[in-house]
Amino acid sequence: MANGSSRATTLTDVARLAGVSVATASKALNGRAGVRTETRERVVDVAKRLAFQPNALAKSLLAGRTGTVGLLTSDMEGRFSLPIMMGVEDAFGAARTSVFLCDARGDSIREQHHVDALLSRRVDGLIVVGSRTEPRPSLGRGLPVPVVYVYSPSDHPDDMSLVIDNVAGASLAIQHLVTGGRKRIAHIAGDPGYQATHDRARGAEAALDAAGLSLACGRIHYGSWTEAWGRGATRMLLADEPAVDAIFCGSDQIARGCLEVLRDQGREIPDDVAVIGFDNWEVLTVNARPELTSVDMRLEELGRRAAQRLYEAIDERMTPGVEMLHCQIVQRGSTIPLN
Amino acid sequence: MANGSSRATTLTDVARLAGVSVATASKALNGRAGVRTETRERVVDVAKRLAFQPNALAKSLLAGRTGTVGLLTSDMEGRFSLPIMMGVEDAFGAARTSVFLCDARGDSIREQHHVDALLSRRVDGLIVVGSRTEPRPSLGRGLPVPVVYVYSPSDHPDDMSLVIDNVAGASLAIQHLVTGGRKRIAHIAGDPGYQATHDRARGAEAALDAAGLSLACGRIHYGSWTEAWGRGATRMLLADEPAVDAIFCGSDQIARGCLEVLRDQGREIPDDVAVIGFDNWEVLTVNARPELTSVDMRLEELGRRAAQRLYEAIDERMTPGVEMLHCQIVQRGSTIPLN
DNA sequence: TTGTATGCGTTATCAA
DNA sequence: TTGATAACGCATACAA
Repeated sequence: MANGSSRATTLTDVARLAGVSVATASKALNGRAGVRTETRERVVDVAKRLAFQPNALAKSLLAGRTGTVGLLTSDMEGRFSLPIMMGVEDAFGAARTSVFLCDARGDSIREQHHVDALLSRRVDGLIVVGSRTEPRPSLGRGLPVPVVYVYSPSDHPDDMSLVIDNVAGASLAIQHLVTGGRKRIAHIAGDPGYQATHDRARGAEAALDAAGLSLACGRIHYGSWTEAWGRGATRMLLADEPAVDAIFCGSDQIARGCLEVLRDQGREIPDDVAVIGFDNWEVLTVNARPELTSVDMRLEELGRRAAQRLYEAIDERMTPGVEMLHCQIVQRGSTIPLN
Repeated sequence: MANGSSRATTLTDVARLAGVSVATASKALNGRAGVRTETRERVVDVAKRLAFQPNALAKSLLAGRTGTVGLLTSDMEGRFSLPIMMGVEDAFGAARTSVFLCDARGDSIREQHHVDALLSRRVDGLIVVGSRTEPRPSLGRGLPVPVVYVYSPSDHPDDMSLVIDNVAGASLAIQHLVTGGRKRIAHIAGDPGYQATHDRARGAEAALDAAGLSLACGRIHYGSWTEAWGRGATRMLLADEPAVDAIFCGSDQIARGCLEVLRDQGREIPDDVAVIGFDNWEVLTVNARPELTSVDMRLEELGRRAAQRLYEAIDERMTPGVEMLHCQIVQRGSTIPLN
């Protein structure tokens, strides 16, 4: 019985060996009433001995449900889709629902292929994960299964979308710094070609405003999502406004670059300058010196929520519109309060 | 026709609307001979109009093949499993085969659940991705489908395993440094609890030996897979052997720490000291200052190869044993040759 | 060229 | 308590 050489056992095999009909065997194994205990035990026993696994295809064909969902992503890094997938598995219960993961690699043709393949496999629902916060083209509303858009909302208001509240997340970051006693707070933003960049900038400004503070340096610095930009911007910042005592960075990569230059220039962190990032990407935050405080987007929770929404929609309870999830601060060494 | 509200169209629907029998409709859509052109066109037309997607469940039930594979991982980061999955999708052709991704989270109970679920879904094969190079327990040879173990080999010689040649990869790294004219080469290794650590150390020593060199500092430094360890080890190294002119690090994280301390102590990279990492994890290598040369494990290729092996095995052509893939150097700014 | 009938593996209904 | 049978959606062998 080497791998692949043996046909999978069917209910018929079990029934025959147990000396009953398939109907009885089915009832016995599914715990349905109306089967003698002794018979049930015999059937169960045989099933176990043959390592019988009921054919989910046949079941699904009959039930009209497969217990599978498609997760459509375009994020090669897996930075977003994997935590989200964990959340999905979690919420559904790994045993009951399996996830098809498909990567469209940013190509809409390939995406359509995947959608077709998933639909023909009769997934119960689709989760579409984007890697940018700008709205993405809807898959349309003619699909035979519900769809939840995650991270990137759909551009159609009748779809269900689940997104991160970047504005509030950035406000949280600023509030965290303000609570720590910081007065001269600067913001190094990411790529201005991203909506997330502007949302975070907006959130930062609003929170500063609310705290009666204004931006150190008078303006926000826009650049890219790289450490190199973090380094360059920090140098500029220190030249323009040497008295800066806190920096909110638009991403953890930027923050890493920022930390490096601050250290190079002899600033103590967090005593002289506090630094906070965004994303809470552990390989970056935990390895930083000192460890980097960051805004966590709670992607797993996002995945769990998506699974919930999908589950409800499968049961015909759609909740169209965009739902926002809030972020949370994960505090580490780069922002110990002054006091 | 909102999401989820409409039943999927079946071949029967198409046949009825086209005014033919299901058999004729089937033949027409599958390009089988024996159907009048005019009829075929009518059927195809109707199918298109109804957005008909043949039910893969029914097809599979009949064919005994599902065109799906299960990818079993235990690597939450996705550092390994995602590139491997890309390779798999690639090799199979995204349209023909879909991948169930399951994360066991290092728990063997959960793993068994996933295996059961996948088998009951009648996947055509299983790919088991580990995150360490030590052999892992075999799923056994009684399974009705072929299994390929990737990155972590199975502990049973009759299984098919696909692994990285860490020994040769480390040798490559050393050769790269030697070719660049380096004479006093040190190695900062990772966590001694990992077999990969010792394999890489062995490969490094062999290559040094072959080049007639010996380890700068006389010994290998073992620690952990962190930047902090990279920093600490580099400090020790520079104290013990200030003349070191190249450092091979057991991982990119270690290398990042190493680079940082070298810069802190005023060493020019790569002029004074060349540094090479292992993993080629882009978020780390490309953002480093200077950008980090690293050993790439070609995980996508590993995935493609796994898909191939699986595909062959599904067609009853098993190739048991452990196959090794070689690594390759990706050169960046941290190792420009001296000359 | 077209249609009818059968089977894939399962569950549910109903008759025995 | 058990078993025969009809679905589920499709492809195919065979009859018309």
